[in-house]
Amino acid sequence: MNKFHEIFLDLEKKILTNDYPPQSLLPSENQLMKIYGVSRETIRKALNLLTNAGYIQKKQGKGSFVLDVKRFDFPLSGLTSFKELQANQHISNQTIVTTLEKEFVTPQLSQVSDWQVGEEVWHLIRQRRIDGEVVILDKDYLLADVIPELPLEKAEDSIYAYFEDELGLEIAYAKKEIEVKLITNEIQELMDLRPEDTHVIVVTSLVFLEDTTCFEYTESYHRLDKFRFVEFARRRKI
Amino acid sequence: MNKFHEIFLDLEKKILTNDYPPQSLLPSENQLMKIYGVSRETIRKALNLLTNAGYIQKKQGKGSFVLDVKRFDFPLSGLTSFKELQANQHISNQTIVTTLEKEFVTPQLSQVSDWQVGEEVWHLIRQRRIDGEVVILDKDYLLADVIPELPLEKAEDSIYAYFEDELGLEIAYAKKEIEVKLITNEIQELMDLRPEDTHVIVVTSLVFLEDTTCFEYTESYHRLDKFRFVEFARRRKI
DNA sequence: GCCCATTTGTACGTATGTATA
DNA sequence: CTATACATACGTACAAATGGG
Repeated sequence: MNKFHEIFLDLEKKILTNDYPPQSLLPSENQLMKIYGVSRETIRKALNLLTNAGYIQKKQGKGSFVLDVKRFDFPLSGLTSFKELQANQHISNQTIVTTLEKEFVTPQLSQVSDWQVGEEVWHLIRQRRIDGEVVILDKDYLLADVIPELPLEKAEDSIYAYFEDELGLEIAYAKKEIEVKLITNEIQELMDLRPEDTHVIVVTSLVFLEDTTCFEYTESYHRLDKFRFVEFARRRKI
Repeated sequence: MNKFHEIFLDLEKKILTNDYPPQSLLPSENQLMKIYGVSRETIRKALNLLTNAGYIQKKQGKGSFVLDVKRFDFPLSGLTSFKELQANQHISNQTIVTTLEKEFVTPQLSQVSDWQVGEEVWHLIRQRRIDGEVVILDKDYLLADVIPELPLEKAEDSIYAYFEDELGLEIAYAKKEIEVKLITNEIQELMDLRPEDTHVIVVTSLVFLEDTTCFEYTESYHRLDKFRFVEFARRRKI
């Protein structure tokens, strides 16, 4: 691994274990150079990662303040998937695959995904049970050209771990959209909704590889009372 | 302004005006060095800004691909405020201030904001009319220690422009949370809700300055049918 | 399969500017 | 005013991926 990434992970660990507690200052860039035996640029790259992740706030002439990261415990932002989410939380949960089949791209799907009509895609529907209730429903379409095989046991686990670790895909970025929509019959049947539920949250995602090909289109349906989205955002200077 | 930031703005403009159309490659870093007469590090900093903003995708050995930015037309992410949002859109809209007064921090507010009970804050409530209907309601609390004066005409315009351009505040980052909540009587009275509306989206934000002081706590209420949140997210490597 | 030019990624060194205390 | 700390900028070198011959 890179030096700057290793230093990032080390500093992250020390912040999380309170070796560098909130409100304190990290060692200066000069001191960190000596501590890790690297150049200043390498230190600054590591500090940039910490800054973007919301761990520190730098101030010219003063130093790098450690931010309070405990109040920010649910990082859905930054392309984290459901399975990775669970690892951080302590929720009893279960994934049930209700559909896993190859289909052809329809005109409707082509419009939202930019895939050619007739291309082969995997169609995957998964119920996400949390504490016994289906409160999330994930509908995925995956380009078969990129994902030739999609075994059931992988679909029940994390498809992202399968794509990255076993298929060697490099997932680069995603475009996400959050909206509220009326419940359809299909959703009604597949989710454990309450009588008073008339709407669901829909998180639509297009996910792209490093070569800018879109390989995944997802609609993730969330019951209103179970949805929460937390984001750390830096002010982009205009 | 910085060189790398100016180069970023110039490249951004050229991407938006299709001088560098989607799917094409930017000039190589070496070529850009010659074009702008700067060092490679400066070019790379500008390209990093483009990468983070979702304009390009770099690939080692190949170059920097221009991404299709048109399909991504509503950048609410990254701490953009309502007023800045409007500028990009072509929506008839209006802001009505219904409350603007100094108060003291209550224990409830203290819990969510980390402000001391009894500190002075501005309490600001604004109705956001879009096409004549109040579909967004913003409840702001602003630390009076940081914002000594808050004139009505500034509150009706963009408070962020007032803070940054006139007060010289440096807004650094924010923690945001999106949830769905039941409608309260207060919300019912201040928003133009439909008979079938039982819930609203609540976007809660804590906004921080460069010195890590929290100066703003906001609850933004959105009518379900008018809410949309779009995000560009890069995969953070684990 | 291999070499080679091109392109981006990482890393180091140095110098100067600017903000803070 | 000075020492310290971060910000910007330039230069250099080598590694790694890509694509053409």
